[in-house]
Amino acid sequence: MKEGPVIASVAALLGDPARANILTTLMDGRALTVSELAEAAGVTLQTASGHLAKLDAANLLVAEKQGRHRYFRLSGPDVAQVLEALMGLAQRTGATRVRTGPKDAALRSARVCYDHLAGERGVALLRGARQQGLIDGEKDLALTEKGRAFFADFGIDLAALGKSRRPVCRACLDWSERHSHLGGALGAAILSEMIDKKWVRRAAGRVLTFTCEGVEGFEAAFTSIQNTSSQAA
Amino acid sequence: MKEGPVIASVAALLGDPARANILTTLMDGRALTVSELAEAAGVTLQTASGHLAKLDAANLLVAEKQGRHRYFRLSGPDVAQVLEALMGLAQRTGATRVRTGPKDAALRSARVCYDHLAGERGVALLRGARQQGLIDGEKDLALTEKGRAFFADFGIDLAALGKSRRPVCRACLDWSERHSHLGGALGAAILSEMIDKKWVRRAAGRVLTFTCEGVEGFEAAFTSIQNTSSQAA
DNA sequence: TTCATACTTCGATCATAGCCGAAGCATCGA
DNA sequence: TCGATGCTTCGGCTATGATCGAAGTATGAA
Repeated sequence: MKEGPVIASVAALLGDPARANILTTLMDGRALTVSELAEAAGVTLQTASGHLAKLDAANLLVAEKQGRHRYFRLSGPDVAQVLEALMGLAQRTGATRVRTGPKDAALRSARVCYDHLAGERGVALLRGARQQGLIDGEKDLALTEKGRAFFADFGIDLAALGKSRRPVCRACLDWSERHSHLGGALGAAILSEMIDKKWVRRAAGRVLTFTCEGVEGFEAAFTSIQNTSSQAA
Repeated sequence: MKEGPVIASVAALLGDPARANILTTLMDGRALTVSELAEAAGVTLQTASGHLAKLDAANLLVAEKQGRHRYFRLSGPDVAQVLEALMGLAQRTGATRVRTGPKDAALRSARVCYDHLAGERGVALLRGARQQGLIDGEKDLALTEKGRAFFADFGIDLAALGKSRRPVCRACLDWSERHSHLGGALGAAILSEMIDKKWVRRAAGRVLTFTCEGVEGFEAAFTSIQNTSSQAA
């Protein structure tokens, strides 16, 4: 932190792969524990702890102690905004790898974003849920009455979701698509339920593969625009 | 450049003090030689050469050879935008030095952001243009019919702007103010016209100084709320 | 109290990359 | 052709900092 321009110290913090992983993991606004972030970044607990201390000291993150856990989240939307701008720049300047292998295509189609569905399918889910009036709001999402009924039918214990500290609905910006998908406790519960229903399987890494009936069920439930009731009954 | 998120490689480039110095020096949109940038960054020629090669390889800069000189400039306005966003974040999180010198005050008042007006004046311009109904929209800005007439009167060739690939209007977040100012092709054309009109002079670095008539003209044109026509005729 | 979990701190290792001196190209002017 | 200027490349030095094992601290559970 010599006399150089102020941006260098901040940018250097974002420039380490482990820290960048941590920050992008937190981009949906949730608060995660040190261990969860260590796993997400692919480093050991003590390494992550060091990184988090630095990010905290720089006020990019805020910590919240709860029992023996320490939850970290981004200190504000401006942090996420800078990260997003950097992603855009990285894409425009071609820092993204050229060869778009089959794995990348699979990743774009459907993947896990921490614990909920992301990628094309994730974006489609939220768009469909909005069109059917299950979820309301642009940035701050909320379940409608109709949505409560629908997801209860779908097999989700809404009462349990309400009890956790975690927000039920959360808009999470998708890096491959340019729209939001559904995060939060509900997003996690939906993915979990979809796995139980054998609609989708976790493949290597973050990739998710839909089964045949999974595609059918998913499209009937979420991406059908015409009839907005009478599903999943 | 391991498998980490794409932002890390870009951010790491911005994270070195010498490179950050180079980039912020180029933020006014000019093209400078290797030696000039080496001096600005406070490193030797060969060190600067290495940094510039990296920035060039990452497409953050573009090089232009002219005789035995090599001129570098930012590869686009989006680079400047990211740098501004980083400055804002650095300031908000307290990475900025405490002492706010007189030069900083001048910078806050009016400066060049890549090729358009930024600082208090820049924010005032966009705010005024919005209030007068010259420009519409919150995030995605657009010229209104009234705006077209106004800026044509002001001396700007709107047809020429439309021809370039660059967006005509662009909201660009200001790091010193907390509001947007006007970027894009129109923003650049306005600044250029204001310099032609001798409303404003480029001082050292990115600082812009308004002349007396410049202040008058500017306030009459943009920051007057009451009468929304009959300017710049 | 005792153990387990979650996290932090310490210490040592190691790789990366910034830095500059020296030498090598390339272009310009004479 | 020759030297001067602008820039690049090479090689070696050095500092920084990322990493993890091991040990230490705090909280919760039994």
